[in-house]
Parts: sequence; structure tokens; C-alpha cells
Amino acid sequence: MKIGQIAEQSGLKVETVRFYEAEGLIDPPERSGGNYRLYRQSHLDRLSFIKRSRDLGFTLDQVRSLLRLADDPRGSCAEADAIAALHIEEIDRKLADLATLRAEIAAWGGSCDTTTVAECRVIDALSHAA
Amino acid sequence: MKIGQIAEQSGLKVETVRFYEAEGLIDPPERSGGNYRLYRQSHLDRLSFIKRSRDLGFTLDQVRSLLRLADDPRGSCAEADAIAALHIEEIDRKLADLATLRAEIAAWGGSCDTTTVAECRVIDALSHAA
DNA sequence: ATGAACCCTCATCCCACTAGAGGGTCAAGG
DNA sequence: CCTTGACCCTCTAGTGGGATGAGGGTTCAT
Repeated sequence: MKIGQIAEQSGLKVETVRFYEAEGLIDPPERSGGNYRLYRQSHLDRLSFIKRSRDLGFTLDQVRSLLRLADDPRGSCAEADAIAALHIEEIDRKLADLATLRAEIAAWGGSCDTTTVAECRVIDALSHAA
Repeated sequence: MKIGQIAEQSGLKVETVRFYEAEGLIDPPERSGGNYRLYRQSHLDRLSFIKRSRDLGFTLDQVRSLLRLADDPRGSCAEADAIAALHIEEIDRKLADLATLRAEIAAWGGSCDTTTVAECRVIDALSHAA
């Protein structure tokens, strides 16, 4: 499997696959006579795992930890739990922050099309502390 | 007012104040004999505006636009409205995305402390598509 | 043999800062 | 007068997670 195919099947971009290799997240694949990367099913599995983790918002460092855990099936699951729990906490914080921001901006009212900036509520709200 | 004071009063870091000057968001202040930056109240107002906008999640480019509008009090307010509306849309998208992720991760169930990674639900969920 | 589609490496850019190196300035205390 | 320490200066490089582009090589069908 060449890099374009594995990129398509994993849902990643070609450059991202090379980037993950440079970052040590996947083993360097074998090369063809023309120096093309040749991937196996195991590479695809691993890249799909990474893609899915990234889509769920885990950082690459967290992905590294999860991969390390996944590579040792006799290890304890507690650490994977902890990473997931920490991530849930982060998400909850972001959700709360965004909800606050949204409420504050939405309170500006939406439309003052006919007035000038001198009376604009958006600008006014930004000019004075909450 | 020296940079340390204006940083404290605006809630920004010293380096960030210098960065905003380099980016052209504030006018370069006068300098003292010892080449220290000396700020006025107008600088503090502007930096506070920027800080507040950033805290609300506007990008620096959006802040630039808002500053340009604020600088021309006879201009129309419609553009400021549009920037705010666009930002609300972005926030709503992020809120929805995060809520989805949270639900998906939370569905893993939280704790499998006693089992090994081989049966870990976190790793398992990441190994197979949704 | 030629063109298109694919691949290679290496360098540079993005955002919005942040950190660090290697210095200069200034006021207070001894 | 000298030192100490807090503050300030410029300049460079690094962060995360890739994206983009230059300048080439390979493969395959026509």
C-alpha cells in the first residue's frame, strides 16, 4: 500500500502520515525500489487509531500514551482510564467557557444596523469591562 | 506608565504588550532616557479593549477589524455586528462538536481498573471505528 | 516518448504568543 | 561609591499539529 492509499483509507492527509512517521508515532515502512513508502495493514490500524483519537480531541502526547498502553495488552487499563477522564474534564471546562462567551456576546443584541459605531453596542461592550 | 504597570493593569503579560506593538495593534509609545516604553491612558484603554476581545475568543485579525471600526465613530456599525454574529456561529459549532465528543468518550463508562488493556474499553473504542 | 498522477526531501509558514539569552537602567541600602 | 535586585531592552527560537510549496524523481498508460 502506498502513502496515497493509506492516507485515503485512514482519512488522513499524505503529509500528515509522513509527519506522524517523523514524530515516531508509526514505524517507518519499507521502501520500494523507487523509494516509495510501502505500508501494511498494521500501519493502517495504527493510523486509524491515531486519527480517531485526534478526532476525539486527544493531543498527540495523549495519543502517544494511549498507543504505548495499547502496545502492551498485559498492562493495566487504569492509565488509559485516567487519560480519558482528564480529557473529559478539559472538554467540560471548554464547554463552560464557550457557553459563557456565547451568552455574553449574544447579549449585545444582534443588530444595530442603522446606528453608527459611536453607539454600537458591540464596540461599547468591548470598551468597558464586564 | 512603564510596561510592567500597563501589563498589570491591562491583565496582559509584558511580552504580549510588546508583541501587540510589533503587530501594529497599538501605537509605539514614547521612550524614556533609558529607552523604556512610557505609556498613556489611551494605550491602556486600547490594550484593555484588545484583552477583552481576545478573552471573548476573537482572533487577532478580528480584533484588528474591531479596532479599525472603533477608531472611526462615524462609520457604520453593521460590520461590527457581522463580526460578532460570525463569531457566535463559530462558538455554536465548537459547542456542538465538544458535546458530541464528550458524549462519545463518556459512553466508555469511566472505570475498568481491574482489567488489563487487552479488555480495556478505552483502547477498544479507539481501535474500532465509531 | 510523453504526459499525468503519484511520490520523494527539505524548508518555510500558520496562530498567538512564550521563553530564553545576553545585556542595559534605576532606586534603595550599606 | 558600590552592590543588589527589580525592572527594562532587543533578538532569536520554540510551541502544536500540521499546511504549503519548491524542486525534483517514479510509474503507468497511451
